[in-house]
Amino acid sequence: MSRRRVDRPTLADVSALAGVSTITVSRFFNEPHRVAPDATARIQAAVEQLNYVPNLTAGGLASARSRVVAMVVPNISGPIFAPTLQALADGLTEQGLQLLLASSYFSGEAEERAVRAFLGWNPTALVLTSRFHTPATERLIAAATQPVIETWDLAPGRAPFQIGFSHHQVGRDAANYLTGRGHRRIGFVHNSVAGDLSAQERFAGYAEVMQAKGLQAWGYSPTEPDPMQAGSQAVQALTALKRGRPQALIFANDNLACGAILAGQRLGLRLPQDLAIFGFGDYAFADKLLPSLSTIRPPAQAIGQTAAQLISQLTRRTGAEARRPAQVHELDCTLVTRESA
Amino acid sequence: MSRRRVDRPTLADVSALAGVSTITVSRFFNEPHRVAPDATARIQAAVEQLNYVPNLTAGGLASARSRVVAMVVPNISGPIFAPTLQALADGLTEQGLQLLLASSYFSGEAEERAVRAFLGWNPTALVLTSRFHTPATERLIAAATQPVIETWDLAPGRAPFQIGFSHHQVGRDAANYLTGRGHRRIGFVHNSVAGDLSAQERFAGYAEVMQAKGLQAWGYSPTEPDPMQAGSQAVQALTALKRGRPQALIFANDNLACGAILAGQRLGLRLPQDLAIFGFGDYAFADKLLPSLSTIRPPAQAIGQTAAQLISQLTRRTGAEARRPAQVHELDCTLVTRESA
DNA sequence: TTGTAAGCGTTATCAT
DNA sequence: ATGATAACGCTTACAA
Repeated sequence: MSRRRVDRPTLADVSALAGVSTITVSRFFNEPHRVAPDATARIQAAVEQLNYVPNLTAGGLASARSRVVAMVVPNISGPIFAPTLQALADGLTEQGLQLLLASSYFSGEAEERAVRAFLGWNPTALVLTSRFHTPATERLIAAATQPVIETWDLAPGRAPFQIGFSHHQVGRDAANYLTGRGHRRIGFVHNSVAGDLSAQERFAGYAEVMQAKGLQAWGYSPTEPDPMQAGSQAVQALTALKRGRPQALIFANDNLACGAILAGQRLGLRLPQDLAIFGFGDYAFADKLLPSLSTIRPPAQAIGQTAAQLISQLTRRTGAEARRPAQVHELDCTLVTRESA
Repeated sequence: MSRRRVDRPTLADVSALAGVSTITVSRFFNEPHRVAPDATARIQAAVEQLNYVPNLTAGGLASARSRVVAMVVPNISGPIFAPTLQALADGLTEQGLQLLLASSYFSGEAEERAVRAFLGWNPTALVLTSRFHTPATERLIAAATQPVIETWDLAPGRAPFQIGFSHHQVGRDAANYLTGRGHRRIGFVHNSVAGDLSAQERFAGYAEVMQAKGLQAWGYSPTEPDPMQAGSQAVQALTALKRGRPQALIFANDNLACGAILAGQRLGLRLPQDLAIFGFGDYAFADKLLPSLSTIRPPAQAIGQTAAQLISQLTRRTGAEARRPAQVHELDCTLVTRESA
């Protein structure tokens, strides 16, 4: 006597109709090659007739692993992580995996809540977007039996898998590019949002190159909270300088750089002759500004793709093919030269 | 003797440590008010000591409903659906629900696969982003026991819940705005991507207003496949007209309008004096263009919020409070007036 | 307020 | 290649 099952057909219904046992139907879905052709045909017919959909909850419980990958991103709708998400989701779909998603808004507590909930699903893998976690989160992922993948920021020393790029190198590339164009007085405009640790790494890379070339490295920190306003503020303040007026500015991100370009238009500056402007991120508007924005594009999509591939390797580690996948995947950024620098 | 459970603690472990039965621990999580204070305290201690995370797979199987909401969007990374996703995810998080996500790329088959897989999770609700489905998908959602919510496009006749806005009204608003600014020769530039049915509804709304005012409605269909190129093409072709040169153009979306503005710059047109440009979508770059783009902003975020609220109502339909929620939620768009029109 | 017993629908194990 | 059986970890139903 059934208790509360909804009217959806079960494996038992299919097996009865097909004249086989339930386990054979289960194999039909999970190891089709192990089912005889005639049984396959009968099962297929039964599945279609009943419009059967396997109960993944039950399967997940019985097999102790679910067909989902859980990911925590700081935000879904920003220009940064969306391509990663998209690529990951698409790569997972090909493998018959689903994506479980939560956003943390850069809050360690929110991330912890999400990770805790996600672990309850026994995910195939857990993908995070940072290497900075609360102590409780660290404990959770250390105790997790499923692979944990940290993305974007690289931290080679850590236990989880790493997929990302070097922010330090981004800073170096920007500085090398601008010095290569003949600029000497090059400044760095920080994000007004404190705690953007990756931006500080970019600054360090920039500073290293400047120093190596005997040039002075310096940073300007806007006070305006809004990024566009902050970029605008930086341009106004720095072009008003009597001495040491910069020839080029590297901005912590494209939002700041965009504010700078709009301010430049308003001030009647000729960009890049009067001031070269360089960003980071290659947001969607970068090629639509006037002048269009030179910037560095992080491998957002590649990160998602690589994560999907890694998960694929990790899941089908069968027999001889169980080559241990790389622990750290460093991907390259792209320097995009446009009009502003 | 355990079979293959991983080493994660179970309800039984917690209950043993707390000196209560498993069902009491279950109630501690699901109906805390029904557990006595001293038992609560002991359970809480045990949970923390063991770092217990409830197995949602098992819970989902036992209760025949999981704590996830599944959503299918055409794409995750575009400027359109991301805010909806974000708002939905945030609203669900507050309710202790997780978001399961797939993208369909506007393909009915992909949507069908996603819906099929999702139903296997017994989701609390299923959120779709269109009202056009394959016949098989229609059958699946008709047979589904969980609420199905269709978003963005409104289709009042249909069975599922509807949350969206009227594209027809968007077309009307755009036309009314431009005629109100004194324009008479107003054209509509179509999307070069065929099958954008909602854009055709916007056109119909525009045409209706034009007709009512005794003005001529007409559409231009670019051949360039890339939206930005298509917008550019439209401006070039239409400003070259000897007679009937338009005073204003309504574009099927902001990408087209953006291409138009960039073309206008290149052609040396004074915008909006020589040509007023109006878009749809209010993409992130709309206020960064020169001139900034006047457009209509769809209630993307509100759609996600409303969906989360609706799901909340649907889940806690307990006793007297079981007010039947509205079947159709029509939300308002915002007309954003900037420089281009 | 708490507990006992019986499943939920699937898959792992072992056997044939 | 196929099947019988026993879990998987939790919640519903019912009882106390």
